[in-house]
Amino acid sequence: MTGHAAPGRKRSDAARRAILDATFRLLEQEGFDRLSIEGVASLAGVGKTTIYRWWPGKGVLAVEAFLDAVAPAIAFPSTASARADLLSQMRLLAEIYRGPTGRFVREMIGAGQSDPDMREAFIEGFLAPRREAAREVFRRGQANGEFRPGLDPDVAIDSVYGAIYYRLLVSSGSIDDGFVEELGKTALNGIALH
Amino acid sequence: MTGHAAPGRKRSDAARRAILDATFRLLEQEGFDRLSIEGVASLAGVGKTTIYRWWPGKGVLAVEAFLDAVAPAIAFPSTASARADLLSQMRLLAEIYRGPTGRFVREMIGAGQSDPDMREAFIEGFLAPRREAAREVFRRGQANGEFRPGLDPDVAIDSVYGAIYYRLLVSSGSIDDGFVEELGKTALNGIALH
Amino acid sequence: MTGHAAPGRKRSDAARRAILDATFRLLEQEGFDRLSIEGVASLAGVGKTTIYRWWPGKGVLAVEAFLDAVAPAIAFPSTASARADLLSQMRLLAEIYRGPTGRFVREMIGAGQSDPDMREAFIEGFLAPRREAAREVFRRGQANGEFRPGLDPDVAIDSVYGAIYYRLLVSSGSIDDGFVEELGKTALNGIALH
Amino acid sequence: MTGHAAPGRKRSDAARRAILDATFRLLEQEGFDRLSIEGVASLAGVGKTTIYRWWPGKGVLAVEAFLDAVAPAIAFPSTASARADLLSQMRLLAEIYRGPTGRFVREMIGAGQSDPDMREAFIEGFLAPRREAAREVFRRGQANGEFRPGLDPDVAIDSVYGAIYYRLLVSSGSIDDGFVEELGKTALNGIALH
DNA sequence: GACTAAGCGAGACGGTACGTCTTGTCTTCAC
DNA sequence: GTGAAGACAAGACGTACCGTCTCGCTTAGTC
Repeated sequence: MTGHAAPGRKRSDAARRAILDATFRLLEQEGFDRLSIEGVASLAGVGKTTIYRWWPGKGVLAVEAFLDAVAPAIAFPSTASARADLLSQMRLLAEIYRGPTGRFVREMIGAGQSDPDMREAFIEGFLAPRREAAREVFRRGQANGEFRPGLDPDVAIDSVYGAIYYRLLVSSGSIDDGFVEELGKTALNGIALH
Repeated sequence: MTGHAAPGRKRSDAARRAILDATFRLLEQEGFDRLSIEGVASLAGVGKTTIYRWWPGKGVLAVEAFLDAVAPAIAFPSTASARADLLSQMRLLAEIYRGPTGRFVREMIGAGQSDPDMREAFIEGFLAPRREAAREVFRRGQANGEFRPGLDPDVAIDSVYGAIYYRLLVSSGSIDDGFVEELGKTALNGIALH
Repeated sequence: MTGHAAPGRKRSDAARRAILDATFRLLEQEGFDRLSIEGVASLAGVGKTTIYRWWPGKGVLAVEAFLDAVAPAIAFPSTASARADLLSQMRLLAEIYRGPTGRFVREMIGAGQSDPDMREAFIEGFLAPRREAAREVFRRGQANGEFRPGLDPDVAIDSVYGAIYYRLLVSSGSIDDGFVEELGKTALNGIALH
Repeated sequence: MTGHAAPGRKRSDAARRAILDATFRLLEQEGFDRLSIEGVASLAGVGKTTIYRWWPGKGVLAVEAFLDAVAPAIAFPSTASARADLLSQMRLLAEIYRGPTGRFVREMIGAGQSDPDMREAFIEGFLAPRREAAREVFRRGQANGEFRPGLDPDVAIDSVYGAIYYRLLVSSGSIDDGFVEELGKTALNGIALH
């Protein structure tokens, strides 16, 4: 036990809320690149110090605002067939990434390349849980004999989801239903003929 | 035809060289994020105007400096077996991305998410040629019966290379030899038992 | 009498002491300009509120800390001759102002120009008593026939001490013994030949 | 000869004017203490950098704006009698210091106590020329036998003008005509009966 | 040989945002 | 009710770059 209660004024939840809301609004309207701490403070009616007190920079702040506003949703269904579950996860992800969330994810992975804290926060808060759900499906598929037993789950997941993120970030190809079906066939059945 | 030669002083190749060299030096030492036109101009002993005259911004400038300094190398071998060629391409890419080039590629794909010109320049100048080489191998594999005939080459390539870029950009997993071998098996043979 | 004893906790003398001591330490080390309530609170181990509860601002606080630490000393001697007493007051003041106290006085008169409370506090606490002592000597000199009877004491004092403060605040000339002797001659005997 | 003309864009006189004018306006309306570089930049429609490029800080800037706006005026008359000239200088100074200029001078001497550059600039630009004029009168007075020959001019001037500045800065006494006349008598004829 | 472009270095300019500092107020808990 | 702790809104600090705009100076054709 630490024993003593912390002295001093409590953190203001109103300020926290105002900051996250303002951040998300600006993220939506201007994009991450044009987001500024100054802008957030001004829109939230908050001192800059208050932001710097609780967040290390605009990267992590943006991630938290995004998670706060968007993440709650998005849960994966689970049925008897691992193969079907995997495909339905892929379809859901593709659908989401075609919408506004896709832009946020692009921007956050992008900006994360030069902001380790942000990268960490985004992986931890957004990608890791989804990856864990996928890994779960994959393990189930191996257990019930649907998937090859010898494969490394992480590599298999990279192969399936990597393709989606690659399209999102790099390739100009769209992430439409056709692509997802095709990817399902390719990844599940393999490229080599025999 | 315009017919007439343009009047006025010719573009200085010395300035061009100095700018590209300075840009690459700063890119190496400071990273893309901390790169600034001001810094390049100062290090190159060049006016800022000269940079803005020929490049639209630091994004495209960095891409050109990178291509100028690094890209010339990196060519893929070609043998009788498409499968072997694909694996050797993957191994080569993995090796390169483990080294300093990996950081440049990460930074450029990252920054490209909020700079369309840069994204375009990087894809055009760096990724597209490599993708074309991979597509070539894939088509050969389909032609000589090594690879499944029905597959969309682009999707197949996304599945293989997407996994590598996913590791580079997002996952904390390293892109070591074991990963590449495993990825080869997974992607070529498929995930589903059949 | 209000009858009732004041309720609540008594003012902490320890806090008062810690605040005045910390203020004076910072005044010595950093100068008035760089003094901050924040710094005082931190060095004294005291909440800012406690300072604001008892002092209107850093100006008055600094004056009180200065008076608390320095003022007790400095008393003027008194002999039979008003002329001698006046000169000895001038010499004493000059000596003090050549030392560290000179800097405090400079800073306080300076800062007082944009802080009326501080100005008031410094005059009341430091300058007025000394001026009164001088006025006393002057009156004695008029009474015993050493000084001209018609003169306004305040103007006479301004003429003598004003010169010293002028040197302190404005002129780059030093306030050395030679200056004081010369000033004595000039002020006492006058500038005009007859 | 340096030979080469300075390269680069010339300093903008429009910006210089706008800055000085804005500074003086704010100085008048808000006082030196509440003057801020930010405020000047905003009112002048100028980047902060432009101010920092040419002035070391708000102190020196304020002095220059003051000199630019106010100083041109104020010249001393010169007649046959040094005594009369001295008195007329004193009266003129007193009159000016009773007006708005008095506040500027108070603030500048005050702030100069913690800003050496500003102090230097104000003495150099404002006080020194006036002191030189006074010294000139005094020397003339000594030369033509009006004033005591043995006196140090600087000390004599300190004694006369010091009293005025002392009233301005410290004493609450007003600098009215009565005071000036009285000061004239006291300083010129001396305090001691003799 | 003069004229007319355009390129070039230098660097001033109006801005935006940075991350820090301090102000004076408010809130909480301990005494 | 006092006091230590510390959060809060506000706003200025001085710095770094942005992208644009003069400058005066080289080049190169074109007349």
